[in-house]
Parts: sequence; structure tokens; C-alpha cells
Amino acid sequence: MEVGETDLDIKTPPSSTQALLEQLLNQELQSDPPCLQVTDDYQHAGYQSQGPYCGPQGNPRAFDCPSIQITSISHNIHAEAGSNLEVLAAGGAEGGYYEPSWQRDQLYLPLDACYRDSALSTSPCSSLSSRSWVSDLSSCESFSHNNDDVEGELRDAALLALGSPGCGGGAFGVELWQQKYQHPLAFSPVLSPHQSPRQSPSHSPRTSITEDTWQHRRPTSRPSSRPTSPCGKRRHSSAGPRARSPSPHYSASPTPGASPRGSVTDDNWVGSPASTSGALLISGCQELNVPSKTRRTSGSNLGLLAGDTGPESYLDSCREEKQEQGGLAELFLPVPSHFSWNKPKPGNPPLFSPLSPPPLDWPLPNQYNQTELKLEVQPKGYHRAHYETEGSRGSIKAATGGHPVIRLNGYSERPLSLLLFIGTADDRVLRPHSFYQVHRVTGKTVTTICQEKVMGCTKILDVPLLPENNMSVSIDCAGILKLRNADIELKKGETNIGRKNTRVRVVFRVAVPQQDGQMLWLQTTSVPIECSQRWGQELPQVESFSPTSCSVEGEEELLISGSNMSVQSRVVFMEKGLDGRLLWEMDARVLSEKSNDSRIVVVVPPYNKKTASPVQVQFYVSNGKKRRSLTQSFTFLPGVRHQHAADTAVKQELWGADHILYQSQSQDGALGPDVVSYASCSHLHHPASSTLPLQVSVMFPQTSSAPNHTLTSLQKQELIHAQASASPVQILSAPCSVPSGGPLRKPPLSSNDPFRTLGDSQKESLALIPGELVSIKQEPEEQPNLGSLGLQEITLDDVNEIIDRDIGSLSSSELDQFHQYNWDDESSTQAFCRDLQ
DNA sequence: CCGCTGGAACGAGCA
DNA sequence: TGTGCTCGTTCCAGC
Repeated sequence: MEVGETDLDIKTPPSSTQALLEQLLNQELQSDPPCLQVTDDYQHAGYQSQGPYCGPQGNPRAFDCPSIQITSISHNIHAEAGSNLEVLAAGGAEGGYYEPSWQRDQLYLPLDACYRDSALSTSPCSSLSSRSWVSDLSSCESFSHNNDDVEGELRDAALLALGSPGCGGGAFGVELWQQKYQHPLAFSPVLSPHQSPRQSPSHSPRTSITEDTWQHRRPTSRPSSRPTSPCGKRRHSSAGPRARSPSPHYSASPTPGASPRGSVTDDNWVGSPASTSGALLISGCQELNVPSKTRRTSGSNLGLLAGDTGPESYLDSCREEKQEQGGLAELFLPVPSHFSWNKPKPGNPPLFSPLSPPPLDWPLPNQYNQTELKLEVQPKGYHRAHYETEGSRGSIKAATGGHPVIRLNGYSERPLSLLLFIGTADDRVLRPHSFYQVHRVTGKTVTTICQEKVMGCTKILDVPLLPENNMSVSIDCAGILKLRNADIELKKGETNIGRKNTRVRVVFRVAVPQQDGQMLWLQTTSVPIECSQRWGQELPQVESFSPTSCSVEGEEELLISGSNMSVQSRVVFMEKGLDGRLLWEMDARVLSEKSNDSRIVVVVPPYNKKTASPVQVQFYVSNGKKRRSLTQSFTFLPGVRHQHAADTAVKQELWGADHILYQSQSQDGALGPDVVSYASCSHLHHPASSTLPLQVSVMFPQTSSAPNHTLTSLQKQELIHAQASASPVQILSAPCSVPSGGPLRKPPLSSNDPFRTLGDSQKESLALIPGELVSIKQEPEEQPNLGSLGLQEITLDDVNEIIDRDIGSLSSSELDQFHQYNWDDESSTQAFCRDLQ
């Protein structure tokens, strides 16, 4: 915002950014600008997730995103300057179990009026999440992810909206324009918090616009977004908005059924004069590569957030500002790659000043020296989140029946606070999830003490890690709250869409005091958790399978265990080429007599050609259209029949070039216990030229060599484009090699597992991540002939689904670690790894 | 009565 | 334009 609020900012060349920041910083300090009023100690303490926006001075994060850094400072200053910093240091960070000065009840504020006003509401509810600072950060990140078509589309829409005063389609749009252009100060982060809530009709219509008036307006514009918020449904819940909020979470009254999303319509977008400026902005931002025909989901309308000029504007406007800046900046200020700004500098250990905890989307290692934060028991892959209108659906469960267990190894001097929040599970940098919030579960069965807090706009649980419990804790107090898509997508600056964005990860963080007074921040994440009832019930989930390899001749039985399977399920093996084209695909024969709902036995099809080295292929379980499991890696071994591990291991050594290790063995000889791990990768591929964390690498299965081809995100997108028009696009997980024994990595797979479990698979994936081949996956059933289709014919859902699915096969920790590894400078990264070792 | 859980109806947008 | 499908959201019933 701040950045965008003045041309000066936008035009400020990078070289002068620092000076500008300092100047603004000083100003901010002197004026003691009002900051986001959140009854959150962390917030006050400076533990903000705002990152760039609020990142402490000196925090490299502050320079991650030029468009926001100024903003951050203003807020940050406040936090930093506050004495509360010490609260955090002494409590949350330094180990003491932090006792907030506020009452726990404060967490459940009358959500009412300002519930949707992230800037004004302290409501734990979710809606805040949408506008979370982190989210803003994410937005920045997202914004820079030009490989994300979804984001691109959203940007497109937003740009159009922003670029045109009139595109808002209604009073709100005009209002926004007026505020931004006629009264730029109105957008000052300093003033924003105090702006009248009325400026945020979409978030809290009641504050200025009554529901009636709102509804009255609504007919003037067709809701362009998918009204995921069943307006009609709510009528069942009777009377007024309040009556409609049976939410035990006190989430303020739900957004009125007549959601303001209609303030801007598709028509407005398209027909609006915004087109012109929008184009400019777009060009300034980057090639968005937005398929013209990409489905415009509700999220896309976000832009329209146009109408949303509420107090949270400044919070949400990171993205918006970026958009503007992106367009205008092109003329004045070349903005470096997002990632080069966004990632921690290589070689910097995860040590922070107690006064400047890392933002929630800041990548952190799970281990440093002898200290390690480890999720010993992973949660189940499916947990149905509850809506505000529902009662709790309980805490997250572990696959084993208990609850996730996390432990801090290497430190037990004093109690520490474990922070827990719900993060994303997509291919981008881990960040708080906009559509899900952690929810404190209470009840007699809950034994873990925890407190719910709000950091920025993200709810977190603060759980004590006690020495007497070996610094271990069972997380039985954490549920997942689903926020209505419509509520979140309308938030200004929100770039994510909720539709089919139903996978999350649980993120755990802990600050370990160091002798030098600094705080060592470690973070680990859970495996992806599917939170949608529908998907949870329909998507087949592969929990384990065995064997993990066999001869190219195939014909061996493969047992796949999981859920949502049936004898009608299909198991499809496939191989993708460098260009993403489907090289081979074949259905495995299902042995119905040996299959049931939780397991499916198939006969591995023979590989289509001879090979001198192991070939990595994928397979997935399909229950029909759009109901496919995540792809799993399977290896065809050259010319040898599947053997028991001992033999295989020996043979594998001969294939060292593949960095494939076969270890183990299981007691289960029946199905062949081999477990394969692509762990010995000798090269961590970090092209010095790349500044992108998510390197897209392509592997030639036939050569089974380590990935030698990497694509930048931009290249990836280009690839997608190229393929979209010329060949089937695909996305697949190709094995690549990454040192699993690396600094942040655990040793390869357990050799005792009779099957490769999902976790194992994910561990493997971890090693694969850097080599993850990311393009667009061909949908055998739904995209029979993508090769003849233009990209524009690939729907947003398709892209989203594809990316989500394939990336989802990677565990969160893997992704995190991956991201952590993907720093700009390879040598520095390696140095950092050595340090960690 | 409350928390939790499973199931399914409802309805808007999309193909 | 009509129809069926998808999927987010809400509601209900049972424990």
C-alpha cells in the first residue's frame, strides 16, 4: 500500500529503496502510527508474519518484496518498538510458556461487526486468515509466481479491477478508485486501520452497509464469482445474520448471504475500460500467461475486491500494490525476481533476534546443529474441516488412531512454546493457508494444554513443550476450521482461490534460545491433509504399496493399500518425457478377487521397452473422472525379475548412476519388500543462474540419470504454453536426486517397512523435489487430446488440480526443505548445508 | 446439553 | 437455452 500510495515509492530505484525505507521508518517511529489493532501479543510483540511488510528492519525479508517493504516497516516499527517484544522473547520465544496478558476469551471476540474486518477484528475467525499478513506475503510470492496460471488469472482480474476505477462495477469500485487515486492517503497503512469499516463492504457489510442495502445493491451486478457461499442455504438458518451463526467458534456472524462479491462482475472486467490499464499493468507485472478461457472461479473476482476498500485494505493490498506497482514499476523500477528477494540469504542460519521472529511464511529448517524439531507421528491424510456454521469436527488424528506427535530433540533445558498453524500444501512456499485456520479443540478427551492466538491474521495454537515430557507433545487439541471461500476470496489482495484448494499442512514452529541470546527457529510440517469432505470420500488415497519396483517385464502383483478404492478402481502406470509428453501409459490389471475398499492388487504391466537402467514411472489409482490419487513412483528394473532386497541392493549398486538405493526388506516376503529410495543423489541441482526456489527439472527416464535439466518457473510456464499447443501437457513427479542424507534430511527409508508408506513415498519425493518435473499432466480420461488443445482450453481447475495433486504428493517437510535448499546461490546453499551437518 | 461424526441436501457456476 | 455435473456450504441425525 504504502508503496503504492505514492509514485515516489514505485519509481524509487532499488538503490534508493533502503534510504526510502529508513526515511519512512523514521517517520513511522516518530508518528507512532496506529497499527493493526489486534489483541495479539505476538502481534504486539513483533511476532508478525507480515514479513516484508512488517519485517524488522534489517530483516532480509524486508527487502524481499520491494512493493511491500515500506508497508512492513510502518507496521513493524510499531511492533518492534513496542515493549511487548520482550513478552515474546521471554515467553513464546525464549521458552517460557507464554501467558498472554489478555484473557483467553478474547480470542473469541464478538465477532460480529468486524468479523470480516481483519484489520479491526481480533476475531480468531478465520476471516482474518484470509487477509493475514502472511497471506499478503503469500500474495507477493504468488504474484511473482508467474508459473501459476491460477495466480495469473487472478492477477489479471485484479489488475483489471485495479486499473479501472470503473471496473468495480458499482459504488465500491468507484469508492476504491477515489480513495486510491483521489485520496491516496486513505490507503496509508497508518490510516487504514482507522478507516471506517464501511469501506469494506465485503468484509463487514453491516458496519456501513446494512445487509438490506447490500442486498439491494447486489442485483445491480451479477456475482461473477462462484457463490460458494450458499446464500440460499442460509435462509434455512432463519432470521438474521446473527441467527445464522451457530458457530461455536464465535466467528462473528457469517458474511451475509448477500455477499458483496457481486460488486464487480465479469462483464465489468471485460468490458471495463480497465482493459487498457489492465493490460499495462499486466505487462508490467510479468507475462501472466492467463488462458483466456481459463475458468474464472470466484477467486478470480477477487479483484474486484475492488469494492473492498476497507480498513484491511492496506493489509490486503500488498498484492494490489504489487499489481499497480507491477504495472507502473515496469516503467520505472525493474523488480528483481521474486525469489531472489523472498528467500533467506544463503548461509544464514535460522537464527533470529528475539525481537524479530521470522514471518510465518519464512522458510525454516527443521534441524540445526543438534537441535531438531520432528513430527514423529504424522496426521492422517484426511481430516474433514468444519465450517463456522458447524460444530467442531474434532482434532486432527494420526493415521495410527492417536494424534500427531511432535518432539524437539536436542534441547530440554526449559519449556518452550510450540506454535502450530495451518499452512498451504501447494507447490509454493509454505505459508499460512488462507482458507483454513487451526482451531483449538476442547473437551474431555483433549489432554494437551494449548492456547489459541492470532498472529497477524493467522490463528495459531501455542502448545507447551515441556522437558518433563521429553519436549514431546501429542497434538490432540488442534482442529481445522474452514473459512468460506467467498469470504476469503473477496478480501483485497487475496490471490488464492478456495475452490479445490482443500489440502493443507500443519506447520509446527519452535524458538529455541541459544547461548548467544539469539533464537533458533525450527519448523517442520505435516504431510498434506485433505480437508474436503467430498474429496476425502472420493479421492483414492494411496497409503502404501509394495513392491516399489519390479522387472521391466512386469507381471508382478502390486499391492496398494489406502482408502477410497474399489475393484472398479483403475491403476494406471505412465511415463512422461522431458517435454511432458506422455511416453507410455498402461492400465494395470486389477485382481478384483484380492481387492477391496482399502486395498487393491494389480498386476504390473510390462514396461514398453528395454532399458539398461532403472526407469522411474508413475502410477495412480483412479476412481473415474477427476478422482485420481496422487501419483506414486514406481521403478522398472532393467532385465531382471523382481528380487528380494538383498539381491536387489547389490544390483542397484551397479546402477549407481541412478542414485537409487534399495534397502531393505521386510518380513513380508509375500509381496516383495523392496523399498526404493532415491536418496543418494550426489548432486543438488542449483543452477547459479536460477533464483527460483521451485526448480523444475526434467528427467529422462530412459537414462535414469540425475536431473540435468532444470527449468525455472518461467521456463516451466513456457513449457506449459508450448506443450499446451503442441502436445499433451503433463505434470509428473520424476525422480531426481537430492541428498537425502543432507543436512535437513532424514536418513532414507526405514528398511523395515513391508510397504512403502505414504510417508516413505514422500520422503522419496523429498529427494525428488528439486527434480520435480512440472508441466501439465495429461488427463487420460478428461483430456484425451490435449495435444490439440490450446492452453486456453485447459481450465483453471485442471491446472490447479494437476499441480496440486502432483505437488501434493510431496510431503510438506519435503517441500519446505526443498524450498530451503533452493536458494539462489548453490555454493552458499551447500555451505549452509554443511553448517547444518 | 455438548462435542464429535457421517451423511446428504441445497444451490450456483460450469461444461 | 437446457441439462447434468461439480463442489462448497449448510443442515440433520446419531452417538
